[in-house]
Amino acid sequence: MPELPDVENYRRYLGANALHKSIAGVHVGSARILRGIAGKRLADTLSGRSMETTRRHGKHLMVQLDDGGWLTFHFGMTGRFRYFKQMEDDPKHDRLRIDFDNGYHLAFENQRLLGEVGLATDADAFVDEQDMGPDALDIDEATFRKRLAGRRGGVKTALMNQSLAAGIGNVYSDEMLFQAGIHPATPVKRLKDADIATLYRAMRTVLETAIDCGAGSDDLAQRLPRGWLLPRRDEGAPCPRCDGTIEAFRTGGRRGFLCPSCQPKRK
DNA sequence: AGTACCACCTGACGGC
DNA sequence: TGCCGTCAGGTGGTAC
Repeated sequence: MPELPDVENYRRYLGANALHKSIAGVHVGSARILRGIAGKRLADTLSGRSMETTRRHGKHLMVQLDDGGWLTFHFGMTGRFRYFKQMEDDPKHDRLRIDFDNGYHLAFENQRLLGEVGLATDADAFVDEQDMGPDALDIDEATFRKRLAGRRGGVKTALMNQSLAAGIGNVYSDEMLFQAGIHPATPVKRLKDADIATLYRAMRTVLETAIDCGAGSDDLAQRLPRGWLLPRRDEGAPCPRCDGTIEAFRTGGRRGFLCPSCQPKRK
């Protein structure tokens, strides 16, 4: 799940449930997700501390501790948080569990183990190290336009490039291009000024709407407005906006979807 | 600076 | 029921 809208909602979830609470201890369910740190050191660093503020950049979530340090999360292709009290509610793929003095727990779920948890001393420096561009919800249109300029590949690939703008992945790039009526393979250099304006607006609308509709929860598809591709991302599905049929395509090993009549190829 | 392809993992699904 | 190939919303390395 975790593209920008999902991670934003995870950030809010953590913020609403797990801040300002003294940490009693940490349980590492799988050391594989630890990023350059031993489980013992992570536990020592967190024990007795509390989490105070949150910050997100692209698909990365950073949580500042009361000693000023930062705990960093990346979800990979699967994952979310779960705040719970009874250990019987501990999710199956809990890879890192933070236990609070109040008897509650925060689980970092990460089924496929492609996520990462780490420590950082400075959030800005951490963002720089990841080679990320501006957050996709922070970027203004002029900057977006400037960062697209001179790129050689297709527009979907560009949108998913985290160093151009951070936070957009396979699913939401499809959605933005669908709503903008732009074919995913369109070379960036063939986009007209008006196309980029349309795409920029679609990018913002898609991200903001997905957040508002609860991206990261299982019933997102039911809550989205009509006319979204996301619930119809399936080969042969009816296009939510016309009489067309959704087609699948492949680029860079990823499968994407489009409506050939809403998103005609450019000449 | 692009692309394709593989790898990292677990698990769900369809075909047989 | 079970085995097998394929695929999944991310990213990084390699080779071209």
